[in-house]
Amino acid sequence: MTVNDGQSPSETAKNDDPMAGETPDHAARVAELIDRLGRMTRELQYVDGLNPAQWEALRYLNRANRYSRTPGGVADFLGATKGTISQTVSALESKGLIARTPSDRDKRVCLIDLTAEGERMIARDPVRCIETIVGGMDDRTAALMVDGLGRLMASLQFELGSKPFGVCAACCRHLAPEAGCKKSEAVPKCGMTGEPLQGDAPQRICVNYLGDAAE
Amino acid sequence: MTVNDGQSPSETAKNDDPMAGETPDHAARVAELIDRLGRMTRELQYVDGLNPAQWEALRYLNRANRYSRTPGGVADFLGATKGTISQTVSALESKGLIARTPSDRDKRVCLIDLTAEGERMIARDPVRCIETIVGGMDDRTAALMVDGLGRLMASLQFELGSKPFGVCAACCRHLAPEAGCKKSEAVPKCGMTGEPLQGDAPQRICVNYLGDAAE
DNA sequence: TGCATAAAGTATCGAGGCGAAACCAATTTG
DNA sequence: CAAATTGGTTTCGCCTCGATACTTTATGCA
Repeated sequence: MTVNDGQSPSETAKNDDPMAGETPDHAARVAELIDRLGRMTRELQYVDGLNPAQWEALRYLNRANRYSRTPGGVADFLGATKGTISQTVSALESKGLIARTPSDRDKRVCLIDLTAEGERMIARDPVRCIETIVGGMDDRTAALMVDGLGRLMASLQFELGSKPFGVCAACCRHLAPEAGCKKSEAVPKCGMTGEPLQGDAPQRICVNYLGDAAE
Repeated sequence: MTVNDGQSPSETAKNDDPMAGETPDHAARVAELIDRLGRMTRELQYVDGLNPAQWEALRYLNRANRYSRTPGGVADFLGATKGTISQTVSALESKGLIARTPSDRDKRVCLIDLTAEGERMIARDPVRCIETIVGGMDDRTAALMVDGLGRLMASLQFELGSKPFGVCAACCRHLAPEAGCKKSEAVPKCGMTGEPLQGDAPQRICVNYLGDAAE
């Protein structure tokens, strides 16, 4: 069957690759899987009249502490520009999923809250299906995945340049004026990336580890 | 690099935390990480004048067997429409990264090959950085990640509906006329998702397990 | 054989996302 | 108190992508 006569250049290219043995090459596999999963996850989120960016913003707003629920917070978190986020937020508002209220502390900022409708929407979050799938796996595997993916994300954030969506940093920065923590002082990295919350002050709670502390 | 080197991420973060007792909920964590990693990976791919879709197409074309390197194959793989892919392919061609040649077997289809330029480009694939990061992890973790992510993807493909980017199926379908394998006969799932190639006929080689078999 | 239908690709159109830049208002800094 | 910063919004234009229509070639059915 001749599938392989006159073979493709990719084959030859692979041969001089030192890692190209029979080994599955987990690293490459993970990279590819991440890539494809990202695509699928993205596609998954075109539902209920929202787009991926809107879902992600909504998700963030649902989990961020009150001082982080601002357009700027979303922008930092999503790594998008303020202008773009302004549109996203407007879209969510016009759909009745969130409500903007001007802050009385700083009249420039506006605080965002999910409406009841928004809560209902987030309850149907399409990425929830990933959760249930993973929930079906044995706990050890899941834990290892959290660990590995977390480290991957931390590295990637670092790689992506000086402004690595600094979620936690941004949150703490926002929280700072009220909580009395200095802007200048170093702030623990995002708990989601696997880094521990070094300062233990609960006031410093940040979106990513908000889940496990009371605000 | 980052500070996260030797430490156990999941547990240490919530020592004095009242809510810490409740399970870390790995599933939710994984879902969130996948989501965010997808976003970052996407962002990562706006480089060298290509966009994510173009990178993914190029990546596919670099790994697909000769019968799968067609616009339709790319469309199936990426889960996009033919029209969209036609544009993507045109873009890649105009950049000199691929070459289209009409098939003499079926004059409707056109075969696609990477040019030397394309090979050079793919060598600088930005998602390669994920590979190197994961390469730095211990092998057991990496293996578990491959396993977990692979299963996740398999489930997700199933979830996404009847036409789950059926990469492998599509490949085999394309390969079929030449290889003499029936369209009707059940085809082993994609090797990338962790499912083994059950029929061992090398003719059935498909993009996703092309890497670990001799073609 | 011939006609109908399906399939591969392409071209065109329009909606929508997103970044850039200009802009406004409020706050901080010197 | 002016100057510089910062949070947010608006406008503009590029670009991606799906939908649709169309062309060409294959296939299937009488």
